[in-house]
Amino acid sequence: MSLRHAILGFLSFQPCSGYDLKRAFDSSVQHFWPANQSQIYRTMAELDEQGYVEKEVVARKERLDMKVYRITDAGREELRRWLRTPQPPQDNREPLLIQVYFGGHLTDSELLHVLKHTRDEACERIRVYTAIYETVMSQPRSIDDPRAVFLATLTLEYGLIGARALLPWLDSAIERIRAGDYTLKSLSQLIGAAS
Amino acid sequence: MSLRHAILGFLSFQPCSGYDLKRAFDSSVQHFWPANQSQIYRTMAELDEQGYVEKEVVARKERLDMKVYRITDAGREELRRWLRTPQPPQDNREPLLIQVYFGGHLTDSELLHVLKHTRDEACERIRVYTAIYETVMSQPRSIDDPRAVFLATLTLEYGLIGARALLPWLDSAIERIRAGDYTLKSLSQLIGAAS
DNA sequence: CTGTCCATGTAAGGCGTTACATGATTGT
DNA sequence: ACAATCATGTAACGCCTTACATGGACAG
Repeated sequence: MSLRHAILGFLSFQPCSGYDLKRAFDSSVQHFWPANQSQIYRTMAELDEQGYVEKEVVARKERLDMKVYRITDAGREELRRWLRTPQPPQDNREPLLIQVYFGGHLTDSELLHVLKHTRDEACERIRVYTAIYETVMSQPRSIDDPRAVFLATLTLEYGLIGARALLPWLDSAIERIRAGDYTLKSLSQLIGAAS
Repeated sequence: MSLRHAILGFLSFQPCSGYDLKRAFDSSVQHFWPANQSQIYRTMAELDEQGYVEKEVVARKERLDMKVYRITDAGREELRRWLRTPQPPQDNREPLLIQVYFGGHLTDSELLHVLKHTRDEACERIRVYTAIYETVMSQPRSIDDPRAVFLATLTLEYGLIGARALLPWLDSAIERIRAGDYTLKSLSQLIGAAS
């Protein structure tokens, strides 16, 4: 149930409409918690019912009404409670690993095709994250709380490191399949290759 | 829709009952594709309707009937088709990163508590994966196809490398929060720390 | 006699996705 | 004239989880 709390998080910065929130998600946490518009509107209605947010309808002449949501004291408390509670590790499903696990049914070239495709995607992600990282670092940032900026940047670092960790694994797998070398690596070799 | 194909994958090794499949999942791919029993029974019924598997009811005197599913030629074809198709990258949601991103609301010690908890879990996962890896390596394995064994082991390597990649990130985050050092790392520092 | 293993399922709910629907304003 | 931006939602479906229900055999 992190979506509720991500929404409360954004509202803790400033009151937002559903539309504003959607943009906030897309421009910041979408890499580790994508949210779509229907979901946001539904969840905000729930948060409203539960008293974690307040709705204010802003009538705008000649336009549709806009609903601005504001976090309540109860909402702030709930947010803080959740933020400091370690979350149970959630299993991330990896279709690629299913493909590798049952890859005995594929030829070398079919397998290599899948692995190379994954490698290209990892490189692309690294490129994107690197570009964002450079943009963040080149900004002045005199107004903002440096601790909050640091924490936001940590999530970017996570994405970068995660994508980079994939490469040695992919490269070693590709190499070994190409060479037809199906011997298992010793643990020390594995760790050496990973670091 | 990888569950369907994981099931077809197991059935490509040998015919199974729903119960057998559940155990197969739990003892092999559960790290990257957990499946629960209800889901398995429902999906097998679908695969049966679609002609990818065949059902054989085995009557057992004095016991409940057992339904053994066998993959069909159409099922094998569908499995191979899917296995060689690169899957769209699916976004893995990370509650921890939501907690870090909005961690400005927490005190240092609250944040550190969450991060240390995550670190403990990562260490535990490394221990578990390492133990499995050692077991696999110490087994004789004369009968099995070495290529298939190699591929299955690759998925273990993935888990190990992934969990290990977390540690430097966590350690550096913990260190910096402790030191109150909110300066952003340069890209070269980041990459140096990750490798 | 209690629990675990074998073996089957149903029911309900939660979270997420995709598609559809409306409607004014602003930019190309 | 057409698309994009601003702004709201509904409907339906898909996948996964949790809990419930049944029932014999066998071990401690």
